[in-house]
Order: sequence, then C-alpha cells, then structure tokens
Amino acid sequence: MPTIDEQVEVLMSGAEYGDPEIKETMRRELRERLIESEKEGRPLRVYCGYDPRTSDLHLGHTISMRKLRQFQEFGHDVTFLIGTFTSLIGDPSDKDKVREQLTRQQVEENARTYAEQAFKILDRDLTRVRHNDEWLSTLDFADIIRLASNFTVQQFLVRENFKKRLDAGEPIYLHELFYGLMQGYDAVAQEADVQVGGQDQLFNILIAGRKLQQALGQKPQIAIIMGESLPGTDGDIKMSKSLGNHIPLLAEPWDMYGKVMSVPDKAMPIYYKLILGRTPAQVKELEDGIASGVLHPNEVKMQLAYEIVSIFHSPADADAAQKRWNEVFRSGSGIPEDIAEEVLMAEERVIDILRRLEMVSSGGEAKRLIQGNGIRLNEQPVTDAQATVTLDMLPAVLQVGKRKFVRLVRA
RNA sequence: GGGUCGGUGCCCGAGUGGUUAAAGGGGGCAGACUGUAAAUCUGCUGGCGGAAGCCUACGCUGGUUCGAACCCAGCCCGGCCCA
Repeated sequence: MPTIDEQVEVLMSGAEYGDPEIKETMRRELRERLIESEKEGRPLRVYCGYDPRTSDLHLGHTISMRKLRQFQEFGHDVTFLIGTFTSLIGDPSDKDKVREQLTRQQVEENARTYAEQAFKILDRDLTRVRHNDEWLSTLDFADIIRLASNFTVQQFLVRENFKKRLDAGEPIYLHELFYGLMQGYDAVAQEADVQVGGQDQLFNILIAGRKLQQALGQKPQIAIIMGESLPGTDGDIKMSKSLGNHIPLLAEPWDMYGKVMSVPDKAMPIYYKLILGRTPAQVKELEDGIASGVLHPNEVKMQLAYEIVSIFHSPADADAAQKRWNEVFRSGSGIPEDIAEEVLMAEERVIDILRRLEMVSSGGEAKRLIQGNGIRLNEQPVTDAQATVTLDMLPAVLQVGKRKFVRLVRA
C-alpha cells in the first residue's frame, strides 16, 4: 500500500479549483482525513453523483469514475450516487418542450443500466449504489426552509453560471437554487468525507455541500473537482449528450470505434490522458512521435479507438471493429463482410427500399443523397431517383454514404 | 399590477404586407481529396408525390387583406425597469 503522501498525490492528480489556495486547502484536508482514517481504521466515504435523466453515460463521465476507482483501490468506501430524485422532479427550464416527466419506473430502469455501465470502470463488489430520493423525498417543506436558511442569495449569485446569466439578462429559475441545496444535502445525508465532480459541480460541492455539512455539525467534505473535461467528437466542446458530440458507453463496438476515429487529431492527446490514463510523459512521447513523423496519426488514433473499445466491450470486439474499419476505409472494396441482409420479394424502387429499412429518414433525403452521389448500388452511384432493383439484379449491396450498408438477396 | 422589449426552421439569428420553405452562421448529412467518420475544399439541409403540384412551418386564437412571419385585437410565455 502506498504511503499517505503518495496517496494524496494520486488522489489530487487532475483536480483543479481555479484557485491555487483552495487546492492547497483541499490537499491539506485530504491528507489529514487520510491520516485520521488510517488511525481509526475507518475507510473514507467517497461519492460522485450522476444524473439519470438520460439513459446513457458517455466517455466524459468516466473521468470522475476513474477518480472513484482510485479511492476504491486505496480501500475507501465508494458510492455511485444516482440522482433519481432530481429526475423525478424534472427540470422545467426547457419549458416549451414540456419535458415528459420520467416515471419512477423509467428512472429505476435508467439507474439500473447506469450502474452496469459504471462497472466497466468501478469494482462491482466494492461499489455502493445509492439513489438520492432515499433521503431527499422524505424532507418536508419546513425542512427545506430550514436548510435554505443557511444560505444567502448572494452566495448563490457568485456562482459564475448564475452571474453570467444575470448579466446577460437570461432567466434564472428559483428551483435552480434549490438544486444546489438538494445536492448539498446529499453530502449531509451520506456524511460524506469526499465528493468527486466536474467543474460544473464546483459550487454545489465546495460551497453548498461543505457549508451545509458544517451548519449541521459535520466535518465538511473534501472536494475533488476534476480540472480537465473531455472534449466531444468535435474536439473542442465538452462532451455532452445534449450537444450530440458524445460517445455513449453503450455504443456498439463498431459505432464506438468509428466515433473515436471521428475525433479530430488535435484531441487525441487528451483522450489518451483522460480516458486511457496515460501519464503526462507517455502523452508527450506520443505527441513528439507524431510531430517528428515516427508515429503516424492514423495509427495512433486507431490504437486509441482499439483500446477504448477493448475497455468498454472486449478485445475481441475491438478486433472485429478494427477489421471492419480496414475493410471499409483502407482496402479497395469499401464493403465490409458482416453486413445486414434483406430479402427482396419483388422489384422495388431504391428510394422505397431505403425508406423501408430506415436507412434514410424521408424520400426527400434520399433524393438529395442521390443528387449528391451519396447512394451506391454495387459501388456504382445511383443517379436516377426512380431507379429500381429487380430480382435478377440480386444479390446486390446497397450503400448510403460511407457507412450504411445492406445486402439485398433473393428469397 | 404599470411601462418597455421580445417569442422565427435542430440551435443561434435576419426579415416587418407579395419573387419567403423564409438571409447569415452553427450543427448535421453527402461528395472530392486523404492518413480516418481528422484537416481542407464543394454541395445539400420541411413532408408527400414519377411529375405537375399539394400540405405543414415564423408563441396561441381570431380579424383586416386578392395576399400576412410581417398589419390589428385578445390571450399565453420570457427579459429589463417601476410598484
């Protein structure tokens, strides 16, 4: 087992607070708490919360999960907290979308798959999975007012997120203030020693959580705020489902592989660092290798995709995805072997086949694709919007763009 | 409650009576090229229809008009200022 100081080094790595003094304070408190823990033989209670409003976690979430894993490896008590309560309430900020409120069942279902996904990183046997409606749903209005009385509005308004919107004249809903409060109460209810989160959670963890714990006579939790966030497939903006630049942990191997390959070259180093856990020295070696021409960027990216698929699926799946990638993009034929087959019963228009198989979303889209040479039949661009496939043309491979295929066969 | 500004296509945002399925940007998709679904350049970017054409769309509901995103009335929602 590493020494306390070594542990502190590992556990604080990657944490940033936008203020060196806070970082020092957190480092010091963590060290003290670790010593205390060792003396009392009591593992630290560590947790990170995840919002189950959407059904899938993505690569960006794995950064905090890796951090939890580190605590786990040092023998601490890790809780994977699922924010079921907040999801049941629903967030009315998208008011004109009338977001359908998730039912308890849906939330339960999401929560269940959440933990499954998380176990790709966390140790299943050592992870406590809890839902915050366990304690939040039992508070009554008087409790909430009492909790709220520990804060001033000004304390909330220093939060950058709110300040910016206030200055820009954008709405801030009252319930948003309560979200911070609820999350702070999570820390209280669990008597947390440590909470892990991203930059967007800085306020909730560092201010709301700690303050509330102190007000209620607990020792304030240590905040581990992960400094770097993972850019999405666009390479610039933080990965998020709502921006559509995410890579879901549940993505199929081939899709996951391709999505990683679509990440711009410039983002490769940070992926190696945050997702594969390469050390700064190793990352620098990669960068230097590419710069000097020793390493080929395409090979480096394929390696990245391969390793990521291996982690979240299996090496065998990664092999298959890579093989297919080579077939489609690097060999002459461009048609992979393992594609779906569809039986054609009678002559049918290409447009109708595509629509029937949901390879296009509308007839208009199909026509546009045909105009742009985006649809191929046996590798020949289809140029006539009315083209049909007759039975004596079978078997034939119909292709949309570079990555959607179907093999049409006789009955 | 009063004043005022605003609500436009996936998102942001122009448009203020007719050539407006609605400028521009982002995003997305496709093509070329390549080292990949990187980068770069180009094209496309409501639905149905073989086509002619039809339908839907500028917060909601009515109205004026040959014709409305655009004018009028009421309503709903938001920002700011005042109370």
